[in-house]
Amino acid sequence: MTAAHLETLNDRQKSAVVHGIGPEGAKAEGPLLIIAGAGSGKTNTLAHRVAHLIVNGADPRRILLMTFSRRAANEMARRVERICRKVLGTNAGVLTDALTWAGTFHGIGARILRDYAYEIGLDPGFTIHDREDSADLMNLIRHDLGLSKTESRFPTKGTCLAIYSRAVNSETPLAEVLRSAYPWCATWEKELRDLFAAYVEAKQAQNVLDYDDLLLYWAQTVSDPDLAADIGGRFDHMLVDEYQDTNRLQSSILKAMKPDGRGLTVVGDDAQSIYSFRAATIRNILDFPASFDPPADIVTLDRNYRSTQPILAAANGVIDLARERFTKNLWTERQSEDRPRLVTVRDEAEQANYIVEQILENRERGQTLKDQAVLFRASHHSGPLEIELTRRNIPFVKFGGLKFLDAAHVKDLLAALRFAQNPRDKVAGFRLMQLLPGVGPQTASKILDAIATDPQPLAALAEIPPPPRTGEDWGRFVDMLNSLGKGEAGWPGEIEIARLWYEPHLERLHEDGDTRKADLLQLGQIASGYPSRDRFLTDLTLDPPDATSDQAGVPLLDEDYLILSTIHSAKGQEWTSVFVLNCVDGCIPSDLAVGTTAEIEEERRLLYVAMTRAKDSLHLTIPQRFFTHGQNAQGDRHVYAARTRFIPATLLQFFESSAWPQAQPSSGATRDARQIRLDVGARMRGMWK
DNA sequence: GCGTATTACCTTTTT
DNA sequence: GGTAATACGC
Repeated sequence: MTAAHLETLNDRQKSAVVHGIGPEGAKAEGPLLIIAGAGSGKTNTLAHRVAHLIVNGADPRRILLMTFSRRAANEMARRVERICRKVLGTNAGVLTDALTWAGTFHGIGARILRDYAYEIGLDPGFTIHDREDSADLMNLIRHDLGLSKTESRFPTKGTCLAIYSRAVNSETPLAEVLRSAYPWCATWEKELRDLFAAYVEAKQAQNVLDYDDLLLYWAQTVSDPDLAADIGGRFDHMLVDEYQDTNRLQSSILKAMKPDGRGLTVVGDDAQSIYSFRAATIRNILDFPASFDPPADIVTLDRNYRSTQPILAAANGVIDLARERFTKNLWTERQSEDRPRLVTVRDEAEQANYIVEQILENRERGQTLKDQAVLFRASHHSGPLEIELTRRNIPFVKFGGLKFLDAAHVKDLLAALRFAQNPRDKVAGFRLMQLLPGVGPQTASKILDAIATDPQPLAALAEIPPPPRTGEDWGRFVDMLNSLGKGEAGWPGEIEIARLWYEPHLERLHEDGDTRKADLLQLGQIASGYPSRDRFLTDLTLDPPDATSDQAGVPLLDEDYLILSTIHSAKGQEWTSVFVLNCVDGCIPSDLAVGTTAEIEEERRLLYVAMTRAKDSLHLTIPQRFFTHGQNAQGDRHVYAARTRFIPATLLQFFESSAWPQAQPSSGATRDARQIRLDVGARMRGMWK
């Protein structure tokens, strides 16, 4: 007999959902690994498992659900509620609202660390540095240690941070990290070690944590058996999504919290592992079963409900050529006559034209813009397409790449709030003070050092003599900070105070002050949705708004818009029609990622992830010519690109190959004639590749 | 010591 | 089309 809410599931999904949950209720049974291929109903299965736990009496407050992004966590919570409501009726909301421990590893980590701050000697008022802030702090120390003036060039701040981060997240000694991932920096091992030591000290002195610290401090906390038992004991069930993209530090945390694996469920697909640059390792998922005694049970979901058979055949073909395979091929019952298309175009501009035309045709046939997505390897690949979309008035939202928060003026305003929140935060203070005319790095640094030791740094700021040449601006600056520090304006009134202070500086420093002002108003809007400054700053750092749009303002929710996304950001999503840009060597695989076999294999999985996002229609485009960067607007330095190595001739049978634009008989323009000749050439070459 | 101009070099993916 | 180090005038 099957409960009503499980009827829509297939047998495998059902066994994953009910594992360890017997008629006597939701006990925490042994560990479970769910290998869930692309489109196999993974999210749905996990949501059903959570719902099934709740329906069978598990306490939702004692369920920990960790996903890869906040977006995924929210989506999961919504589904759980919908499923629970089928069984429990409208009362279900009370239970599912209690599912408060749902979020990313980093977000959950921040919460736990604030809860246990006093026990581990941490000030619970810590602020969190995003990647850019961390790099800035690394840079300050890099200068302090005199590493910016070395004979041969010392690694840049970003590289230093990347090395540090990898060492931490992979739990690997520095020498080993340098040898395997950053061989060109190996001569700097001693200097890097000193730099990292000073970096850690600086973070502690300033009461800031970076992304890595959220995991690292958490892991350290649960390495104490008593604290581990305490924290682990708060949860009866722990479920982790996208387990193939977790790193060693994350798996250490899980094992410390649940040493015997009871109540632990992880879900993932090794074929979709695409985050090794963040030190994710597929060993986590592969070694999961054997790391418990008795070992974890495994359920494999290999029926795909998303894509048509021809799309799946092509995607299977691509992943079949991978060096190592752990999961089986996916299968589907969704028949179709249409093979995915492999379209050769002249250059990126034609690629943009082609895609826009296809998208508009699809819309004529009844697909909304939101049913369609354009995916690419690197954020800047969509540049020409964005221009074309803007020109033709097609609204779009772009995921991945540069964030709203990365804009200089937005960071400036946030720095004011952050510095008021935590006046020991040197990165925020350093940035902020240099906005004042007459204050540069030297002055800013001296002032920060002078006030850092004072228990009331903001009060101390008012006492010190104003730097020369700051004039009226110094007083206004101090007043603004003290007003924020006292919190007298309340939230979100404080952001207004900061904005009014900042606007004159904005106008002085930036030509395009008006468009930037609009951004700051928008930031104010976002801010008003948060209960406090503290929550605003934390949540914004851990969960930045991940979409940017070239349209003015945020597109309204009921508006139709096209999705542009990096492949990484497209994880877990699906669309009726998918277009993948730049399927050429140098883009996929990125020419920056062809150093090692492992890197190339990950790029192959990236293409696989992109292809498996498509439900009914999939287009891969291949521009033949690339204009290289670093030249003036009229320059025509370019390279000829070849089809991606992940689709060799043996796989062409899975695709419908064509060139675009097709010959147009009535068109007499010489420019068109030139295009046609190029396209035929492409087809001829294509026959033999 | 600040602010601006000029040079050289690099250019991915994200919590 | 951006950052980071350096040069030079104020």
